[in-house]
Amino acid sequence: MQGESSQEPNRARQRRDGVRLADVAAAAQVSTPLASRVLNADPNVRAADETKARVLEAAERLGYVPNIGARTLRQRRTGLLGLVVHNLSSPIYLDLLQGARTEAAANNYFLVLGDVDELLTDEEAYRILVNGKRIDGLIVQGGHGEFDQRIADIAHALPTVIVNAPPTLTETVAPLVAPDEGAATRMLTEHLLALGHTRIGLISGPRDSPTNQLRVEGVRAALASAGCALHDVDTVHLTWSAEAGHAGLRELATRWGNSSTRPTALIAGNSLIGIGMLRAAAELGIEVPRDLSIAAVHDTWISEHLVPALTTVSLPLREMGETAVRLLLTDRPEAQQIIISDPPPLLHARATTATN
Amino acid sequence: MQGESSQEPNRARQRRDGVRLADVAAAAQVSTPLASRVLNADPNVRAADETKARVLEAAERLGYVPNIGARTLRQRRTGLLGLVVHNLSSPIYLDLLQGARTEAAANNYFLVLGDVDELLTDEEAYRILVNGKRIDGLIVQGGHGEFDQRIADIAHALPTVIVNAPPTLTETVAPLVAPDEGAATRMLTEHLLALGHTRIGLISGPRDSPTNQLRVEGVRAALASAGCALHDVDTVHLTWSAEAGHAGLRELATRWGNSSTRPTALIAGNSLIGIGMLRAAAELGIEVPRDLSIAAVHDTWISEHLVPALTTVSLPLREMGETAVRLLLTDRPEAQQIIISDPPPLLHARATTATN
DNA sequence: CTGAAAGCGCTTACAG
DNA sequence: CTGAAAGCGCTTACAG
Repeated sequence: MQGESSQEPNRARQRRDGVRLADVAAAAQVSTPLASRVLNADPNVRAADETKARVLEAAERLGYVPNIGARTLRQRRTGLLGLVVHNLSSPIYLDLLQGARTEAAANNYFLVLGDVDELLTDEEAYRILVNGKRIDGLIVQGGHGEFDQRIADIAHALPTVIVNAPPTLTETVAPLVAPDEGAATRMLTEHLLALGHTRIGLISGPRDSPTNQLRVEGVRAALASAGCALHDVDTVHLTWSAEAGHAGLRELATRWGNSSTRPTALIAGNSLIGIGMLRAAAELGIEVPRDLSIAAVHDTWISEHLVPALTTVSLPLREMGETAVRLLLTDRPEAQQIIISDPPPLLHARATTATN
Repeated sequence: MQGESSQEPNRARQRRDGVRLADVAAAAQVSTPLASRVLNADPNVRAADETKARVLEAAERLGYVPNIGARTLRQRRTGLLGLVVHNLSSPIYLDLLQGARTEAAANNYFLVLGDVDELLTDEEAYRILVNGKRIDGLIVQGGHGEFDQRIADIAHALPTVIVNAPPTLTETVAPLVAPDEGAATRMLTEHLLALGHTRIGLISGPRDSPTNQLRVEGVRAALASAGCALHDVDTVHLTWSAEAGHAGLRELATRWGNSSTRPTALIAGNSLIGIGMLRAAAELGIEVPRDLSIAAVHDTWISEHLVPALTTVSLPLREMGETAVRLLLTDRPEAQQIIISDPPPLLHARATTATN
């Protein structure tokens, strides 16, 4: 017993920690290159099926997993895609992230997480990620007017897809994957019109933001079809936050004063704004939906749990994430604008909207 | 002019796409190994400061970024950490993720995102991530009793840190980073006691879940200190969801019937449960906080926007993420239980709690 | 302490 | 079509 354990004879042999391709090849009695080709399903391989099977079996039996470092060094691809968004806490980007992650995983890619602000302002972060070739492609949240040039630089160095941004620099710089913003607000507006509302207002993000412009357009189009219009006095443009929704409704209430000629329904530029509006309504003694109907863009997990539950329209965010990854994995994607309209926006009629 | 462009003489020279360490060394007139050592701040280097400066300057000037594939192959480390959580939409994991991401970035590491269910049930995903050495370490959400063995396997193959799980398998398998659950509920309970409530109930997650047990213990301890107790009839244990909070309060209301001897305050095992309770209260005509105070574990972005705004206690999730990364980056972390108690839980007293 | 050499494990021109 | 050889770019024993 004593002599047996004193020498640890296996140690030297086990120095390298994993199973190498060469080990698989040896076990299957083929050359290393052939093993490589078989495992990578090279269509040019003409080896007998029996030989191929032996390679696959050996790989399976030995638990072979390619060394990613070696492969990366040789092929100059990392098997990683970067996803940089501005604000992960936003449910919007979470769904997008989930879609991207799933699609990436299905292709044996992994997703690396970045922060937009960091990438766009921190020189070091930029260099590591972009020049360092640590990722094979990048999905970046657009809509940062000020950083358009920076995104263009990135797209020049790395296959890049912009998601969920309005089509500004996109057409020339990188593909854009966006939802049909106009369809979403059109759908909300039509829902309100169908409930008998004829004067409909809007609280939304920055007036000049292209996303806002698309959403406003959708409202206008639907109203016009019904012979109605969107009045400036019924709209407030602040930011995309709950605080802005809160402030926005208070502003409208001030404008209304005691007048009885006011909108009976409001569209919220996004769900956060809608949430803030609900709170302001409670403070102001405006009962929703009796006194005012509210409907918001983007459905989130919280919508159905609010009191009253918020009527929303959901956009195909998951599919946007999937599409972005698919674009990145098919050669160098060309600059183009891809509006995901399948599935179309989906209305979730809940308790904040009622007949007028 | 014509002859000039016809040959593209620079092409061959530019075949390799990036600046290599050898290029930097040549520019600085030192050997490649020395350049490597200078750039990696090897303390054994005795070269003149002027020489070092020349190397650094050359690297800077040429925009040198190390080839990650080569480095990975050589050093057997990827510069990547995996983070697998069960449910990213949970605000809990988002904060944890942010903390981990920041700390990783500060150490030039990137975070790769995984899905717990996928990792624990999909053999392929497991092999790629764990055996494939695609990451240097893994942060995994614990608390999946059924998968304890699987997590133990992972921890055996890869430096692993378990986060936000109760201390079950942890002590022997991998370090655990957890919040002080008991302190959180103790704080909520003391807040309610201070408001004059003496009969306090609880709606929480699965009774046998260790997390739940810790939270219940905190409630009991605080109540005991005040000469009160937690009655079984005042507690409901379902799941950690908003739906459960909703069902839980309805269940309690049924138990209460018309009796006037019932709790004046309830603690929600987490924020989601609290949100569901608020909805049930609205349906049942229970006015919060007049008829019933509600206080929940975990603060999220939505808490302050609810109507009424939800009183919560926040746990140091960001710090947990940071700590998990730090553990992973300091050698092979030893199995131990790390309770993050600095900063301590923080009470956010809002509108769902009032004096009794 | 520093440099020349080796080698990490893979894939892929290249020659047969 | 397949195998022997080269080489991706780095770091690190090893020898000096």
